[in-house]
Amino acid sequence: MIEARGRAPTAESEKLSYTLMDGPVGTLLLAGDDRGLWVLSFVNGRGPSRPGEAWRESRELLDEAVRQLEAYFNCELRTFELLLHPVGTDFQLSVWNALPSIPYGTTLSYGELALRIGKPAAVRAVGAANGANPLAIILPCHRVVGSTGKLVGYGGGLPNKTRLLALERGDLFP
Amino acid sequence: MIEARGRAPTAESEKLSYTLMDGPVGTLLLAGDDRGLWVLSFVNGRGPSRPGEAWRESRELLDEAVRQLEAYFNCELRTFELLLHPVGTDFQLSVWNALPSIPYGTTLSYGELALRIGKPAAVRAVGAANGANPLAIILPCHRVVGSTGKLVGYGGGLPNKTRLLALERGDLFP
DNA sequence: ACGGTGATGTCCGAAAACCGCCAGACCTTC
DNA sequence: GAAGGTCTGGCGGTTTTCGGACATCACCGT
Repeated sequence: MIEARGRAPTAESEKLSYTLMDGPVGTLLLAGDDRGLWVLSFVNGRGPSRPGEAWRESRELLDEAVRQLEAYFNCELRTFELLLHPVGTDFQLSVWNALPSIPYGTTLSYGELALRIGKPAAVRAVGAANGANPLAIILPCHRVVGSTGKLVGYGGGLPNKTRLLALERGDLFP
Repeated sequence: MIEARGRAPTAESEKLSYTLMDGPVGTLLLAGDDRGLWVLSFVNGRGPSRPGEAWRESRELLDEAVRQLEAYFNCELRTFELLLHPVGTDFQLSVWNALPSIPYGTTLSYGELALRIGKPAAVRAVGAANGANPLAIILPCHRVVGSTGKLVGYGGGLPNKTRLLALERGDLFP
């Protein structure tokens, strides 16, 4: 007798630890394992707002991430030092890879970002990859804005994008 | 810096032990781990004819399978007793699951097999699932023939299907 | 006897739709 | 005029959809 078994495992069906944390931009969902942080998303946003089926609650491996996020929200930390494990296509990884090179407190347009990864014409694709960013805040997709400087979109909601940029500009947090 | 990493891991990219064995139907490729036997395919057939990237040669876990196959080819064994680990969809598993119920030396039509798994209309699908059988010989898909009794197709080549059925009928092996 | 037809699950390729864009052209409005 | 709106077409990667092809078979018409 042969028992049925799982199909091709997807990223979201991995066995990860997860935890929730409240902060000035609402509740955040963190998930990861010893390979690094896989997910950081807004519970009220577009990303995965619920833990995967095979995840189990545990802050064990996520303590350091939580600590650094709190420091970030307190304006005491500008650059994250964490083991990361985002899952995506080669193109998406190349985009996400370029995000940390945007300095704290500054912004870049989607077009400039496209240029920076060597695909000047792939502007819309860069936008889409930004939207698929699995590690909000830590991979600072909120620093990417329209070519006119207008905030165009954000998985965690535009108000949160505004808050994050205000925080980084040193404006008093509302 | 984020390194690219593999996409959704497929069954064939697991870390398995594999070995090759020669027999009266050509060279066979066996692969498995402590969960059971994953692959038994004809090297000159349609299935995976080359070991996967992450496989390593080792007969350690496959000894018993090799032994039973040799006994089968010598007409000394009619029913395999092995830990099996075929990977497939629910439908495919239900088909493969039904194969061992076809007695040694007999045949069944695709239609009857479809009936037996409770999907009388899924006749062509049963054929396709048969073609995807990852454990040739052990899951005896060679005992499934057309409704007219004609041998219709076989991953290891029709001549081998003929040989296996002749072997089971007790005919002298050519 | 022979040929067409419809049903089924899976895979695979092609095609289309979808976007967190942007420049340029063309309007307003002060 | 200049800043600031709106429309348009084209861009590239990803996702979704769709249509065949299959290890078939019974049925129905010629």
